Amino acid sequence: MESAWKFDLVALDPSTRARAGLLHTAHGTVETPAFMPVGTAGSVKGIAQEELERLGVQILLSNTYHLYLRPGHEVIRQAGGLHRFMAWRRPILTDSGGYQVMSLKGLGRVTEDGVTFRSHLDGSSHFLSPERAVEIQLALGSDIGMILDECVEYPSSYETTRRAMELTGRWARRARDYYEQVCASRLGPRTSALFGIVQGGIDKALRRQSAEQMLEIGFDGYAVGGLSVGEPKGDTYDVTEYTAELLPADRPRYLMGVGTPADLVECVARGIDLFDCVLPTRNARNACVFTSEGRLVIKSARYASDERPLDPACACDVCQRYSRAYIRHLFQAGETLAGILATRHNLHFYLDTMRRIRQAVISGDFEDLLRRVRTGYLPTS
RNA sequence: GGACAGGUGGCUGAGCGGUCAAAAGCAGCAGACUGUAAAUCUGCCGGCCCAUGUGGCCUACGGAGGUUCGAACCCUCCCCUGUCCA
Repeated sequence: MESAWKFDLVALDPSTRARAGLLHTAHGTVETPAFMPVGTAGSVKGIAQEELERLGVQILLSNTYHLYLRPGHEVIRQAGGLHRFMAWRRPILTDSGGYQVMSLKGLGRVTEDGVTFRSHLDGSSHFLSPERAVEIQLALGSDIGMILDECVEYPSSYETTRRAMELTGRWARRARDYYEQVCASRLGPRTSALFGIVQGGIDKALRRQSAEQMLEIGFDGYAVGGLSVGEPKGDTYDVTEYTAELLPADRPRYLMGVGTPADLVECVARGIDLFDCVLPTRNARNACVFTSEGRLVIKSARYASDERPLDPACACDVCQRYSRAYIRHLFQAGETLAGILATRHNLHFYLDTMRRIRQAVISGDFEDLLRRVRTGYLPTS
């Protein structure tokens, strides 16, 4: 089937599994490895679209569940799709709502058919199935859709993990079949992609089984889900490496929900191409900023008279202009601007870290970068 | 000058005989946050001590006395604040 979708590898690191690539979509090309800021409800909290463009964000993540509930995917379809609705011209990946099955547990019930849940907004009842999740994501017009999966919390029993992994496999088949059917009924080339999600917790045998199922069904790209939900860091890296190795080299690999700046470097080294995480944006609003010297809880009294920028080694416009003392004051005073400035800085830090990682892979310096990160140095401008 | 009402920890403000070092909120301090029900949440928040505890000691509910086994809570006087009347 003809498609705007294409993934090209441009460089492979000789000593690790790191790779650099180009992800072509109907809304433009994404240089990988890439970090996707999280814009759950059609907005990256604390920062506007034009600002994201200026920071060099090439792809955003948004959320099926949240947009379905509000404003409703039909509203967005009628507005011409999510890109036009939110005035974002670059690629968008939408999560399916699988994560909400876990994070909003207690509001939902998982059955073979799908998820019956009550809205966290008004308590109304809804049903999300693998087919429905695809349908909604097509209505949103996302460039990359995710299959509906069941993401289990950590720790979970082997049985729970296995059952969720197997259910995810059956849902993956249904999502894929439905997606194919809808795309075939449409005129013109396919403008979107659909990714499968490997589950299985930290059990390698389950991960292998899940990966094999996904490969057999066949997707445009593959995600590793259900990590960074509380398991030990060593397991996160270990399972990421193990799972990434099972996935085809010519397809993008997306590690869902990860992670810290160090996680990005460590997981690129294990073969990951795409990341998303709420840390830079959520932590920013909670007065935690990422810097080349580590995390700072900037509202702390120790910065009350600190005239240095958040990160003296950072080139972002916040660091060119504002002091730690001022930003700490903004947090103390409850000023809206506090979170806005911290968000801008954190996203710059993440984007810049990613650019440096990619550059290092291309220039052959990635192993050196990895070594420096492991000894406490984080790349900045 | 008179009549009421009231003075509680940095602030607001509960408590009105023991279970009160004193609710709650705010402020302050420290921290957490990994496909966002999050600009949210958690802990600490008089002092000192052994720092193990349903721990010990000290200081504290405007001031001074008193009643009582026991007072932030009851009584007396004083000081101060607010409202109203002259």
